[in-house]
Amino acid sequence: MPRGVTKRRPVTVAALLDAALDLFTEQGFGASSIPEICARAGLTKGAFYSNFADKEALFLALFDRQAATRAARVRAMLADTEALAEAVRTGSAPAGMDFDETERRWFLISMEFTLHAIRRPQVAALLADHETRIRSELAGLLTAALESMGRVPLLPVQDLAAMLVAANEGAVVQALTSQAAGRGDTAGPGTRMILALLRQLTAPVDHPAASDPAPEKGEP
Amino acid sequence: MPRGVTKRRPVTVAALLDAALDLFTEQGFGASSIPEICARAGLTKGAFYSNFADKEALFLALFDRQAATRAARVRAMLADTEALAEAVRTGSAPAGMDFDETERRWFLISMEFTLHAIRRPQVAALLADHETRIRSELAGLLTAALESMGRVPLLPVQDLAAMLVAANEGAVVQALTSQAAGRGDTAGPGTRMILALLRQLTAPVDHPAASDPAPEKGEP
DNA sequence: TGTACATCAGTGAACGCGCGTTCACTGATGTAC
DNA sequence: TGTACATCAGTGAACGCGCGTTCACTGATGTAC
Repeated sequence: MPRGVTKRRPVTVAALLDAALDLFTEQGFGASSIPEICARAGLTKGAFYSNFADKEALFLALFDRQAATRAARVRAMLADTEALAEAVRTGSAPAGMDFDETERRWFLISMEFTLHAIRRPQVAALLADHETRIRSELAGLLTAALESMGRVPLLPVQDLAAMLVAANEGAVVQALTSQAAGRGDTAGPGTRMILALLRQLTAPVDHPAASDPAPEKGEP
Repeated sequence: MPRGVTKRRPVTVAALLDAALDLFTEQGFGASSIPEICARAGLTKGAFYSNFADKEALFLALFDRQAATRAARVRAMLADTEALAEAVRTGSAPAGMDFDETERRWFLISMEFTLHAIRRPQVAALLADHETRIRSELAGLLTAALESMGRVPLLPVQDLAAMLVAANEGAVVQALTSQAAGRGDTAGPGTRMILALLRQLTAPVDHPAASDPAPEKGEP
């Protein structure tokens, strides 16, 4: 039966996504043309149209891929509750939370994607779903992490999660801006502020004032 | 003396800025062409080039104008310390803090401008200056506001200001997204969360600075 | 104030370029036996 | 495994369009007296 499928496709698609990631972070979505993306990927324009309907479809695929990568990263960071607990105690950033090139790229892509989505209801729906999922997962992980740290949130975990995400975003944007302005020295709030927030918005579990079920400690 | 200056210019410039504001918020900076802006302003392309070197120069001028407008708005809101104090007490938004069309437009413009600036060091420097100024002014106003409310910040005012700005931005972005996705019903954290933050990150001025503050209840 | 003149600000046609998109073709990949 | 054939995935030339930019011109604005 004529059911020819190929292993060449995913390679091409990956090359296009990689090229797009480079160009979108360097110059932005709007400023990157399809011919440019193809050239960077070492392919012709036909290859592009053979895989995507247009630049927006590419962007969607790229966002999906990067969001998955990012989610894995965050998951890994929050899963290591010990490191996290220590970070809150000492005020230093846990591994995976530092502001590196990967983080930089992710923020550029996701900021631009958000902006793009706001103008296309259908894309916005996608993004909203993604964020809802992330937020609830984050809330879960956060609850677990706090429990194993012997702390309780002073406000709904969902709100706490939202606050931390917003704070992180704010810090990153500020870092990106002052970095671009050539003032990397202004280290800014950043991680420090997020940890402060986490400390202020939670409390040690000492007093059992709350009516919620008692949190339990970890066990071997 | 041949020093002909005209009162026609500012009118033309304003028309171009208005048109650009419309188009940039509707479709974004990258997707709006110069001819399009001119057409919307009811002018020819020559009028554009007679006033701006290119689209980026226009964007800069537009940002300046909008940032000034926005700053005045924020200033007015924070100056009314009574309304603010009541808002923190009752949990309802003070006038000027609601999420209206002006706010929406400002965020679209400033998000896009930030993204743009990150890629142009010179523009980034401008933006960084602007934000530094805003932040310090905000810190000052916040100090005054808290004082007249009988509260003290639990962390440096600058950090508190940064947190509030980040929280506000996060809330607006979320509102814009879910609004675009057609889920306005998901009212989201928004103002509520910001006020909660303000409550948690400050304390009544009763007791002298203890290092581990306990959450407080009602007030006189 | 009115008129003559100088300068300025916006007009509109013209241009070359690179974009997005299409499509007949061909080399690569997969299938049958 | 090897060969013959079918289908698929990427090639590269072609196209029309709208973009950014320039510039000689003209009507509007300002100045001198």
